[in-house]
Amino acid sequence: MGVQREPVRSDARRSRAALLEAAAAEFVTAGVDAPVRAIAARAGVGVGTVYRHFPTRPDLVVAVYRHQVEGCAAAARTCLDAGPTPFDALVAWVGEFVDLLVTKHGLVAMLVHDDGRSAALHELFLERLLPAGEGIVRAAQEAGQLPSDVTAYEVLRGIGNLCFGAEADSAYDARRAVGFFLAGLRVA
Amino acid sequence: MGVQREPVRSDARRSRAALLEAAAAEFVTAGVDAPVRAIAARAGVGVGTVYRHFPTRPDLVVAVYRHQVEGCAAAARTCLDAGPTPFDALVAWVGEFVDLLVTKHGLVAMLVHDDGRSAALHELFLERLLPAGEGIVRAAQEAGQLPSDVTAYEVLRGIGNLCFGAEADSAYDARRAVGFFLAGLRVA
Amino acid sequence: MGVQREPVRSDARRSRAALLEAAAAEFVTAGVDAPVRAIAARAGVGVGTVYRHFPTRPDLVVAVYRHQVEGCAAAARTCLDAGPTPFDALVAWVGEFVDLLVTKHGLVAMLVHDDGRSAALHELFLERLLPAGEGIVRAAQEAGQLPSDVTAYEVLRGIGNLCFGAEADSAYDARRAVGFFLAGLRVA
Amino acid sequence: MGVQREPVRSDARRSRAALLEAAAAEFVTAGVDAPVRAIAARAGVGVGTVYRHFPTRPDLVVAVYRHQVEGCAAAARTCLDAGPTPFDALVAWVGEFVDLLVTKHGLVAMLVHDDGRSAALHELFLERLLPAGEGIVRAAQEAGQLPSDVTAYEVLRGIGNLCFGAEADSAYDARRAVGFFLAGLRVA
DNA sequence: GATGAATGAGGATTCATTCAT
DNA sequence: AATGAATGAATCCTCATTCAT
Repeated sequence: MGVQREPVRSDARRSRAALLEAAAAEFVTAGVDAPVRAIAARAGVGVGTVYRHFPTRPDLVVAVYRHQVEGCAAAARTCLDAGPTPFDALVAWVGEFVDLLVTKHGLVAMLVHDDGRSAALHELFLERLLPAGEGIVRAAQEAGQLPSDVTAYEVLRGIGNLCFGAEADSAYDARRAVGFFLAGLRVA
Repeated sequence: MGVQREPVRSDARRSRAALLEAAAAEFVTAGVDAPVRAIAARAGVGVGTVYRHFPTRPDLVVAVYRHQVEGCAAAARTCLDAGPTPFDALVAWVGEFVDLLVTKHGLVAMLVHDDGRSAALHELFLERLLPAGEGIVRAAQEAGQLPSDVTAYEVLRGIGNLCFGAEADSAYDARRAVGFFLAGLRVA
Repeated sequence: MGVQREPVRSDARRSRAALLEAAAAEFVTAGVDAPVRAIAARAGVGVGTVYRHFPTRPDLVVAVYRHQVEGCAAAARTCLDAGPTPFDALVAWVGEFVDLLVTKHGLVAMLVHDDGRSAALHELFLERLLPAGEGIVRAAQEAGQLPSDVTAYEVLRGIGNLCFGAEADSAYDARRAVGFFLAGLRVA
Repeated sequence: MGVQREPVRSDARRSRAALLEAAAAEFVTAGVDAPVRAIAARAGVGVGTVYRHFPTRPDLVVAVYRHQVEGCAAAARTCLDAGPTPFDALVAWVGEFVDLLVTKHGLVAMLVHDDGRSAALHELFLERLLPAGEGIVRAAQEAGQLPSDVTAYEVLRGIGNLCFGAEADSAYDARRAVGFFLAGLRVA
């Protein structure tokens, strides 16, 4: 429950950092279901250490991505302040959101909650990114730039979906697709 | 390679039909990665029979969905003839395409070719649906209703992506999202 | 549920026989909790084969010992017919029972039902040996050679307990101990 | 080897006491094979502390039960003095012995020396309880109440065996069984 | 002395795939 | 052609024990 605490002992801190880095790398290669052994080996620790730090796989996945997710959520404020209009802010922030999703392979799984494994990730999404998106979406709606019945959830979900498998396919440009999607959402 | 032939012996024909039905049912329940054993059991045959008819999993997946895919591809012609404008035809045909994707759990894997397993499915997509989509997209471009630099591939891919995990999430309406996407694509 | 069926295919029959023998041998050496791997290796089969034939460990344990247990249960009739008095029959049959327990290392677990693992063994005991014992005990009670309030269960349980770890300890003679126990039970 | 000394530093004394209490509690719940971690956690100390105080598990088990064992051994003298006859003393003392075994889950392992883990416990038995039993048995033999060839070891071992798993099984009364055993030992 | 992080051996179990029957 | 037994790699997870802090 709540944010993972930074360990106090130096060896534990080192292990944890190595694990996060190794897991992030493995996730890119093999997805969030990468074998625990592979992660441990890459981090140069034993499997037991993985389990000590992250008792369940979702714990690890969440920890790996929390930083980036927090950063993205924080950017929403900046975008709102900077953009000439709320819709511009939305476009700018969605750019960050898309960057997050296409570079961090596996993060998109966060959005679809179909299997039980991604539940924790989904929760992270709901708790952090959704509120950020809601702020911008609401502003755009109040400015009359988005339909009033559109929810932040469906906007972010749609964008997230458009990012699936974007890296692997050079014939598909997720950012361009998201551009169309946003254009279709815009009022007037 | 190429279309699976219908077996000549009656018992083989029966096995094949039972397998297709069983696989379709299992795919709905457990996804396209459903254990071979489960499929064989549901079909009332041995696992060896599964491998005889469908040497690889994609062979089975393709066989299961080929019929519907063919039907969807054929609908393109009808839509083009019926729709007042090519864009209307596109909208109508995309409706069929979306129906196919959201009801046949696992068919979306057809679009992403990331892991080796979906190669055959992806091929099916490239061979059947893409040409169908290209016809409509080209027509819409010639009518000035779609940007000239848009490819049928990216359109179908985007739409396909928007359908991921749609069934499982009542807060997300894939058809609505696809509507925004198409609206964003429309010229004028 | 019920008796394990003999497989029809020759390779399966061979595997099953090899497994039963190997398991029996391993049980002697390492107890009924012997690693599945060790049993498989000794039988010259893969671990998967163990699981195919005996999905759970108790299934294997029961199968290993069922034969001997059946034999012992059957001996009750013979003893009753042979013995001059019911108590003599009891003594004779208990001799067989003790032989079974001290030679088949791990079979004593049959009596205690503390952990879930021995449930199946305990059931085997209740279904086969207990009825056999009850026949003799009842006869002895009717002949006035045993207290009327004694149950076959407590008699067999006591005897079984006395057999714990008998092999390993040369300073302790289970048969002698059982002799004292029976002597203490005898009336007059 | 030999008796564990009481530590001098106050914190060490506190740790040791907490560990003994925690271990006793865990042993009741989970048996003498309770995870070291669980014991340490209950005592509110680190696992390292467990190993410092009790290098091996038997060391801990012995320490936990030494008190009760000493008490039981001491009772032999009292019983001998009190009982009308040596056999009465034996019966009385065995009552204490049985109480010890059935209430202290896992202490029965003291009697069987099959695996290496219980070596220390077995030694405790040989050093403390066996001499106590020998005193009474010898007295009973001299009074002609026990066969002269019976050893205290086999008497205590038999009784100990009869106590296995007594708590868990309401259909089996260890004390009653021990009563039969003693009755069978009695001469005349 | 105390701590608890790290280790890694050990054991269980599943399932895709091959191949004897 | 059909069967399903056999295989064993792959993966998970636990826990006793050591050792750096």
